[in-house]
Amino acid sequence: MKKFTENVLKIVKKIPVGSVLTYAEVAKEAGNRNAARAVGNILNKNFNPKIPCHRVIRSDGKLGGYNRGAKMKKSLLISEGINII
DNA sequence: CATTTGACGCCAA
DNA sequence: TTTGGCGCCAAAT
Repeated sequence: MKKFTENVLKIVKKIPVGSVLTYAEVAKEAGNRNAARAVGNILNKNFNPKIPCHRVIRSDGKLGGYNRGAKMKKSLLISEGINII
């Protein structure tokens, strides 16, 4: 019952369409400022169809990864009108 | 239980 | 500015 993990999933699930959050932001909101890495790990191993994990990107402006493929993630972001740096 | 892995982030050179 | 290295955390093996 890791609060952090639960929070991460909940936060990502609450991301509105057309919006994106960075792993660092999610981690910070979840309660751990330096757990950006853990956030990615959680999403990767605990993929849920209800969670738009493709809306979580890196702080560098890069997309990061995606369990369904980086291309898929990129396509999804573009489809939602998110401009990629 | 200890070690390794992994969708990251920041600092120093 | 770009690259390399280190730190950080949670889950899997």
